[in-house]
Amino acid sequence: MPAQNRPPSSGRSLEHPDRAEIRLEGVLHAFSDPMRLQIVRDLAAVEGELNCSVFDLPVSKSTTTHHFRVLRENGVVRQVYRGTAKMNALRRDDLESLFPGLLGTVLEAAGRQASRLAVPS
Amino acid sequence: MPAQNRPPSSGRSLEHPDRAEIRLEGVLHAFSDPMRLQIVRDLAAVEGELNCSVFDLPVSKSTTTHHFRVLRENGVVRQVYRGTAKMNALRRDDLESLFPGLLGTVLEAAGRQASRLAVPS
DNA sequence: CGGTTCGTACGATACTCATCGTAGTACGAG
DNA sequence: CTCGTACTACGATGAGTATCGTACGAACCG
Repeated sequence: MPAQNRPPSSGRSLEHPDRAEIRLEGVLHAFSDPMRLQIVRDLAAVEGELNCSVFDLPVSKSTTTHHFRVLRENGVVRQVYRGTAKMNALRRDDLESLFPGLLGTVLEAAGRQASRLAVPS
Repeated sequence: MPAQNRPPSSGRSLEHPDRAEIRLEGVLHAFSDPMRLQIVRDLAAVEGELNCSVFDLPVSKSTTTHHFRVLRENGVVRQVYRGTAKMNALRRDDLESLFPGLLGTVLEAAGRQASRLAVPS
């Protein structure tokens, strides 16, 4: 039985805020941690969803779980179990509809700052 | 001696980060508190600078001072003493140069959310 | 079944932060 | 010089959070 024909989530379910429950302050707070901003940038760099474990963060597994939960509870990412893996995807549509352009400008700002700091010059 | 002929700041000086020292995470963190977001919105609504005391925040004066300091230390506002008053102005140029469009999208997002929450419909 | 991998839950710790009240300083007006 | 206004500094407090290690659970592979 091919994996892609099974139900996407095999049991465990995660709490996600509705679109209407997402708060700007919460989203900004989620973005304001370097670790989480990095996660969001990585997630934005690909189109689909990413396994939790592809992120190479300089913190322990527990801490990584914590940061993903903050992102989820503030409506930034959607998480779903797929076998033993937990897939993560940005909630692009919800964010764009609530706060047009915000994700884009933040990502661009993060990119600019990364370039700026990378070149001591 | 007319007040407007004296130097703008009469002695006390405040610490401000250079443009190059402003960090995106810090700016986002400064924005992520409802009280501070309100201050930024009020400040953006006028062109010039605003006295601290025109803000009618539902917190004590000590707390207000604290929030203004966070905004200043993260490079969001420029503060200067003018007599007994402390004037506040957004650092529009610095923010725009570092993170183009960010201030605008955040302000628009805040406006949208305010309208959305005001109408329970 | 047993083992492996991936992620969670829980408890602990140390740090940050939003808030307050009180006391103090700087400035301008009288 | 004295008073009032505007804001700060300091200390306290309660809540949140970033971090960890260890122990557990759920799914897959033999």
